[in-house]
Amino acid sequence: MPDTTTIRDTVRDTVRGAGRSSGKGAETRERILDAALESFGTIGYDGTSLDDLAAGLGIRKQTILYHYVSKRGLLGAVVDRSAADLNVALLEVLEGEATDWERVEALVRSVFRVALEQPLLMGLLREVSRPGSPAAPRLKGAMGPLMDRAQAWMEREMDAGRMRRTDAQLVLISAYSTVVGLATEIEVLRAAGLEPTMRTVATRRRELLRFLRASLDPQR
Amino acid sequence: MPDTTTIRDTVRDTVRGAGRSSGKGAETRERILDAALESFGTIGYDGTSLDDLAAGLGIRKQTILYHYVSKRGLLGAVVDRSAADLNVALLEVLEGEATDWERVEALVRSVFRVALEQPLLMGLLREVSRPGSPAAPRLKGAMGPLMDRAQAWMEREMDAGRMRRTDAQLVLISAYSTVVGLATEIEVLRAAGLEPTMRTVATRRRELLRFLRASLDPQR
DNA sequence: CCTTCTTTCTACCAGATGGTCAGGGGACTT
DNA sequence: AAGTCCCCTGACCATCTGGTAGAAAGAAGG
Repeated sequence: MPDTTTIRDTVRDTVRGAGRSSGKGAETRERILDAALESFGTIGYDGTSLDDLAAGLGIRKQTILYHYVSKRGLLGAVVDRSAADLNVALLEVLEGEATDWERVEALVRSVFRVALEQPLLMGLLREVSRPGSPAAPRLKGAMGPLMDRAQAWMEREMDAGRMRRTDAQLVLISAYSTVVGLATEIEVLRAAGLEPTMRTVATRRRELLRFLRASLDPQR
Repeated sequence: MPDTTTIRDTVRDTVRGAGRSSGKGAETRERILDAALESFGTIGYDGTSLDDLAAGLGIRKQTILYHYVSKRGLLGAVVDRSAADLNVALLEVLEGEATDWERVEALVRSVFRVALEQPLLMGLLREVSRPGSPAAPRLKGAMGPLMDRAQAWMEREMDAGRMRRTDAQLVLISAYSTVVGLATEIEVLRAAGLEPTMRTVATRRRELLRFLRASLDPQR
């Protein structure tokens, strides 16, 4: 599985009927993806059985296997779609007009917005960013290019003196794990019987921004 | 499974031969626990098969089931031992002479020390703090009293005006998820080909302390 | 030598899981 | 009406799973 493989291409490997997006099956495929995201993100990949997944959809397991060739293929498709969602949100910012620190702040806000709107996505990230996860390489393939791009941009900013010189990759990983940690936090909150509020998320975001500012802002 | 059940008691329920700690089996039990902690903490509970676990130890699966009655019993024993490790580290501080903010700082340092020495333990926490995990109630039973104690202490400090008045439980959960997030971060670092250094961990610790200070310190 | 207890193993099982295969029905084309 | 393609399903299967039953091996003690 070469690193140069694009997202679309890998999707085509595991999704029967990619290329045509119309037809009756398209809706089914989406419904399967939704349910799979929910299941993978909560009870995990290993904990998800295709039979249960299908039953929840009023469908037979074979239908799932028809659209996504195997269970791993399904996971791959879920990861790809989720990564694509993130990519859209991030590219919007990256192609915006914000510069320097403003852009960093916009990126963080963008990611947190996605995390709030799709908490399941964070659960999936957590599940999948585990070493030995069947989708770890897949995630790397889907998110890697974006990470590389962000890192390259940061290093350019550093060269231009608009950012403090630090290890860009380290900062990125730190930010990434903070966001993923949100999933844990939200779930722990729920387990403790508290409904997560905007406040807890905002607190985390403020913390992350402070950390980034301390790491990157050239003045202090 | 009543909340008042002590850790020792629940261990006795699931471990054959508790009470005698000598004998040939004691070493085997420990080896099994070590391997199980590693496996649960990395590939997860569902992803762990007793056969593989046993094979890795040069042992038959039935030997595991002899010592720990069931797979869940094994998980319970792992969680209990890990929680006990954490408890020891924390009680040391709680019974120390540090007061007020110093005590908070000492607690954080203590937890991070454990996290560094036993990164697998963090992986287990992450795995187990997932909703629907078979060990979620077990974890709650093992860690809950400590959390309650910490919360009660914080509220006493608040009443005495030595701590700023905030939602103690929320602060605790935030701190907890930060520590657990360390596991994610360390693993992502490894996945990126970087060996986690003291520096990354120290950065996180500093962040957490700053957050706690901002939340709790009465002056500012 | 016999008994008892602990520890480990061989043999086996019922259930669940991911996956294969062949077929059926509907819609659209020719 | 016949062929074709897409979508879905029932029947089936190999494998793996956690778990049970029973026995062998060794140590300890009488």
